[in-house]
Amino acid sequence: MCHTEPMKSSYHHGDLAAAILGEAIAQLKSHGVDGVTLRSVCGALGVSQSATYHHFKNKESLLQEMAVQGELELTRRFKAALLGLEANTDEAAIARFQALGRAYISYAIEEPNLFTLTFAPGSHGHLLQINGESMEILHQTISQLASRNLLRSNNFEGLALVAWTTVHGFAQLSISGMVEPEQLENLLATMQDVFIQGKAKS
Amino acid sequence: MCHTEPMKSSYHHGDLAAAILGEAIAQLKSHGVDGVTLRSVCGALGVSQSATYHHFKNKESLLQEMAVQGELELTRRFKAALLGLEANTDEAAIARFQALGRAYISYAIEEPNLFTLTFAPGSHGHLLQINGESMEILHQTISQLASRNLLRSNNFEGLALVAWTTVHGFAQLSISGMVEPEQLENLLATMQDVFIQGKAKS
DNA sequence: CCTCCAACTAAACAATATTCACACTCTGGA
DNA sequence: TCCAGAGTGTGAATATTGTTTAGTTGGAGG
Repeated sequence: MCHTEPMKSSYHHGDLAAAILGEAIAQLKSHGVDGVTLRSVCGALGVSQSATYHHFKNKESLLQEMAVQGELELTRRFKAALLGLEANTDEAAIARFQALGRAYISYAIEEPNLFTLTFAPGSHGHLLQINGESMEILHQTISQLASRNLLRSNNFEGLALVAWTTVHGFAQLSISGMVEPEQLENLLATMQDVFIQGKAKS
Repeated sequence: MCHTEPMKSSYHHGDLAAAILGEAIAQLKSHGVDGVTLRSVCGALGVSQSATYHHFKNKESLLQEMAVQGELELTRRFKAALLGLEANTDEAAIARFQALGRAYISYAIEEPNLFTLTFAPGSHGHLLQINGESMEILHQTISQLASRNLLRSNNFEGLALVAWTTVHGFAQLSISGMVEPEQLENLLATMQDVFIQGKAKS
C-alpha cells in the first residue's frame, strides 16, 4: 500500500518516505526507540507530522520498516566480514565462522538500539521471519566447516541453530549489561572448543 | 524510599504497593508491556492513578520492580526444575543440566511478556545485574558435570557463559518468532553433542 | 486550460504520564 | 486525651504523544 517501490520521487519533498525512514533510524540510533517521535522526525525534516500517514499506515508500520533496515544492515556486515577471507584451509574456514560471530556481536554493541528493534519480540514483533540472506551466509559458512570434517556434531541444522542462538544471546545480554562485552573472546574461544574438532588449533 | 519492606500494611487499602505491582504484572502477562497503563492498573484496583506516585517514583520504577519479580520467577522455576533430580550418576547430572535449559525456555515461552521485560535492554534497562541466585544454580549444575569429567572444555567460565547465552538466545528468538519452539529438542540434543563428552549417551 | 488526485498542512482529539493542591487517617508524643 | 504531623489517597490540570479530519497546494493528464 505504501512505499514498496522507491516512489516516483520528486513532488513537494522529493522522496519523503525514504527521508522519514532515514531520519527515524538516525534518531533511533542516537536517542533510543523512545526518543523517536513523529513530531521530532518530521520536525527535523521540516514537514508536518501528519505527512507521515501518507507514507506509512502508522508509527508501528514505520518501526517495522526500520526493523527491516536493521536486518539489511546485518546482512551487509556479514558480507563485509567475509570479504577477502578465503576458505581454502581449515584455519581459514574457522576464521570465517568466527568473523561472522564477531560481526553479529559488533553490530549489537555498536548499534544497540537498531539491533534491539530488529529483534524485538512481542507487541512490536517487527520481523516475522529473519531474512533468508543472513541465514544463508551462516549456513554456508558452517557447511564449509562440515565439508572439512571440522564439526563435532553431524547434526548440521542443530549446529547452525546453536551457533546462532549462542551469538544472539550474547549480543542481547551484552546490550542488557548482564554480560561484559570483554567476555567476547572467551565466548568465541569456548565455542571453538566445543564446536570444532581438534585437528586445527590456533 | 519506597516499598523496600513488605510495608506496614493496613491503611486505606492495605498494601497498595504490592497490589499495584501484582496487578501490573498480571496485565503485563495478558496484554503486553504496552497494555499496562497506570490508569488500567489503578482502575482495576479502584484507586486513583496518582496514588501510584506515593509508592513508586514513576512508571519506569514500577517496571523495574516488575522485572525484579520476573527474575525471581526464573529462580523459582530453576529450583522447581531441579527438585527431586539427583546428581549421583552421569545421566542424572546431564538431566539436571537439561532441566535448567528447559525451565529457562519454558519460562520464556509461557510468559513471553514478563520474560522480555526482565531481560529488556536499552532504554528500559531494568536489571543492571542478573541476580546471583540463578547464576549460582547454573554454575553449580555445570560444576557437577565438570567434576564427573563430562565436559569437552576445561574452560569452566566459558562453558557456563556459552550455555547461558545459547539458551537465552533461543528463548528470545522463540518469542520473536524467528525460530520454532519445536526446535527445542534439537537444540538440547545438539548442546549435549557439543558440550558433553561421549561416555554417557542416552 | 481545466480537472482530478496525490501530497501536504493546520487544527483538533484522545490517551497517557506526571504534577499539584488538597483531604483524609492513622500514629506518636505532650 | 488530644493534637500535630507524616503517610496515604483524590481530583484537576498540564505536557507529550499518536491519530484523525477537513482543507490546501501543486503537478499530471485529458
